[in-house]
This record gives sequence, C-alpha cells and structure tokens, in this order.
Amino acid sequence: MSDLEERCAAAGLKMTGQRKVILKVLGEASDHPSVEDVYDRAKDMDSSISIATVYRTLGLLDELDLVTRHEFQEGYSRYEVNADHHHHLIDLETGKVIEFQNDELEKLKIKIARDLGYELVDHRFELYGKKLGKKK
Amino acid sequence: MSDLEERCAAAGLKMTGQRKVILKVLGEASDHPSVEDVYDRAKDMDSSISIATVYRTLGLLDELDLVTRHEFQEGYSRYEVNADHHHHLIDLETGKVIEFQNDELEKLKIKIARDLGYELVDHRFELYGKKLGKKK
DNA sequence: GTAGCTGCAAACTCTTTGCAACTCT
DNA sequence: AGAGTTGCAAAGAGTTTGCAGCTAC
Repeated sequence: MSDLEERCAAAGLKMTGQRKVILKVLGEASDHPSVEDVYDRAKDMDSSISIATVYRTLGLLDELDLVTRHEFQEGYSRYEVNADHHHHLIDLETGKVIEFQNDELEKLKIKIARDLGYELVDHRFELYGKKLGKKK
Repeated sequence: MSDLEERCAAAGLKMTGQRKVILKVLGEASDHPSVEDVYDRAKDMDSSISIATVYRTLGLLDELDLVTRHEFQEGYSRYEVNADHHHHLIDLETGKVIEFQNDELEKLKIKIARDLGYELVDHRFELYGKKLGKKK
C-alpha cells in the first residue's frame, strides 16, 4: 500500500478502484498536473473513470492536506503532492513550473505581516519569467 | 475632464456616457472593487449600464495599464486604479485588502529569478492573514 | 447492510462574445 | 458617414452537485 493510500485510509476514506488509480497517478507525478492532466493519466489505467470523481477526489485530498491546489494565472487549477514548502516560478514560454525555496523570503513574509498587525495564515508567491540568455 | 478620461481619450477610446460613469466610479474607488462592485456603483449613476460593458471596459483599461486586474483566492477578479507598485495582504476575516511595499522583497524576487536562470516578467505576492491581538 | 462513492448530466459562477442597434467624433 | 460601442442573450470554461445505482467495509 502506498504512502498516499495509507494516509487516505487512515483518514477514513474508502479505497475504491478509482481512488487507487488517482493516487497512483499523483504518486507518480513529478510535475504540477491540472485536473485534466490527472484525468487523462487516470483514464489510461481505468477508462471508466469520470472527471467528476477526479474533481471530488482532488478536493478531498486537498482538505486532508495530502495535496495542494494552486491557481496560477492560467484560469484553472493545478495540484501537487505535498512535500516541503516551496514557491513556484512559471516559465511563460513553456508553462513549465520550477520550484524554489528561499529562507530570506520566509522570514520576510512573516515580518511584513506582523509589521502590518497581522498573523500570517496563508500566502501566495509566484514568479513568472522567461529563460535568460536565449538566442532569438 | 478627469485624469483617467484624458488618458483614455489619448489612447483613442471614445468617451461614451457609460465609460465616463465607469471611469468616475474607478476614480472615486479607494478600494479594490470586483466587476460586480463597479457594476453596482455604476448603475447608481446610470441604471442602463450593462455588466458586459463593465467587463469590456475594465478589460480595455487593463490593456492600457490604467487599471490592474487581480485574482486573489476568491474566484473572481478585482481591479484597482494603477498607482505605485505594491503588494496586498488580504484580511481573511473581513476581505479587506491592505497594500504594502517592501524594497527588500523587490530585490529578492529579481535575485531569485536570476539565480534560477530567468528574467522576471511578472509576479504575484499576496499575504492572507488575520488581525493580531484580537480578543476572542 | 449501509454509509460512502461513482458516473452522468444538469447546474453554477464568472467571463467572453455574436449581433443588430446606436453614438461619438 | 463610419468605426467604435452598447445591451442582450447565448455561449464558454472550469468546476460543482443531485440523483440513482454501486461498492468497500
């Protein structure tokens, strides 16, 4: 049983065939798949899966904090399996998502919020750019 | 003629009654109104205005960089009349949007992108929090 | 057995758009 | 006059949901 499956079962979720497939897709994903992406990959393993189930499952996993939902400036959601805390740089030319971490930034965001009289609950930090040094 | 009106006319936009109303609403807004907000306020001055016109006008103004469109984690867009560069802290309890600036952050974001091999084109930095020191 | 899960299709929200009529310039 | 603009209603995209049947536990 995979780690994700175990954690779902522990949360009381029934391990249906569809869920196993979706969890497998997520476990194997090294990118930040959209709902459509997850759906397409899941269909390759079980063509009877419906996109409604994918939406519902991803929603549940997000609530359980097993995945994180992102809404970049694209008009739809992407998901990623939870790992260490990090931020994203989106390559505007390819759509590729690059992860990064930055301690200075972590400290700074908390300080900014506190200075404004707020306790930081959540945040969003995204960079959009294009690769340097490209020949035209 | 207001500053916004002048800049629109300069860009070749016809100054229709509806546009004047929408520009007036924007000129008077000290917050970050949603399309719905702008629509409601505009209707108070001219009840014949349609929301399609509001959408179209805000879209045009965004292209002209006279306003900026934000998509916070709310599922709809908010607009703000362009001013100095700044970021936003969204009060999760009231929906209030607080603006802030931070030079350190500005330098940091450029550095992070460059270190990853990217030229920074755009970015998003938003904080979500709740007011400190509130009595329960 | 039954609470929970699924597929399907319809519904929803926010936004965009085709069209015919209208209006600034 | 004529290009640009408008209101309306329909269409779009992404997402959610009601329902009847199915399934894991």
